[in-house]
Amino acid sequence: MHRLARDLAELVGSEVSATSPQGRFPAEEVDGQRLTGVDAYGKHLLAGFARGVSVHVHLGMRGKWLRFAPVTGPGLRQVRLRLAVPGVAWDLIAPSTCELLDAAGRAKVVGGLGPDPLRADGDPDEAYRRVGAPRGSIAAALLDQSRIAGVGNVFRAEVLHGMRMPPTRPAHSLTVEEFAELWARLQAMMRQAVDDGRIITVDAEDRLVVPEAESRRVYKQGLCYDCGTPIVTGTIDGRTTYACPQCQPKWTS
DNA sequence: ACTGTATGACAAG
DNA sequence: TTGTCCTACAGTT
Repeated sequence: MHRLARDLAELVGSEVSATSPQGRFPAEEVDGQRLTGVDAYGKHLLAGFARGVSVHVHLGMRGKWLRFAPVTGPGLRQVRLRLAVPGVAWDLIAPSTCELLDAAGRAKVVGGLGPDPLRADGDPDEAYRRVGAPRGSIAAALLDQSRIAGVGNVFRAEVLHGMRMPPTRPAHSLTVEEFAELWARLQAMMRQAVDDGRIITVDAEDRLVVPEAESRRVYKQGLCYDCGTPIVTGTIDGRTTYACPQCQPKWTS
């Protein structure tokens, strides 16, 4: 989402045409207004317009933005929102959320999120307090957006593997030092992903040509990238976890 | 043509 | 914990 915010920033400062070919978004409310900024907070995108209204987008698991330059035609029927300037169009497809928000609504979205490792204002001490709350596993805590914002199932699996920490490790058992390393690893991993435009955690000569199926060390892998041990999958709070039993041995207090 | 699954989040039970 | 959103794709029939 931070990568998208960066790319969508090419529209900032312009009077943007907004349409909803699909008809499920009141595009006329912002059509023709100047886009003042595009910001990412965790997995949320907020596009601010001149009159103080923001478009709030969450992609969920299926949403995507498609960029057309030059513009080859009107948006397809399933396009929820098209933001366009002469020569460039961005089409939003299948988002889980696309809504108009006033300043209060915007504050509510941002206020409901924990610190974001990719933001300058993301406070690791606050994240440690929230993630280390005395209940549940570190795996569950990492996906809780109100504790730390932006981490999804891929980053969770990959960062815990990098930490040599099993998903079942109690969140409250992490030391300050361990959390500091976790935060630093997340920052590095997520910044790299913003750079790459995708999540690649394996070593690669040419990051452009890494096949999707081989781009991670444990997530959706059969064997551990580091040691070759068969990856073990499980479920925590309804989400699949991936871990290497060799690299991430069971934690014993 | 059909089935199963998914980088997410929420409400209902 | 399950169902839902109701898209996309890989794998199977």
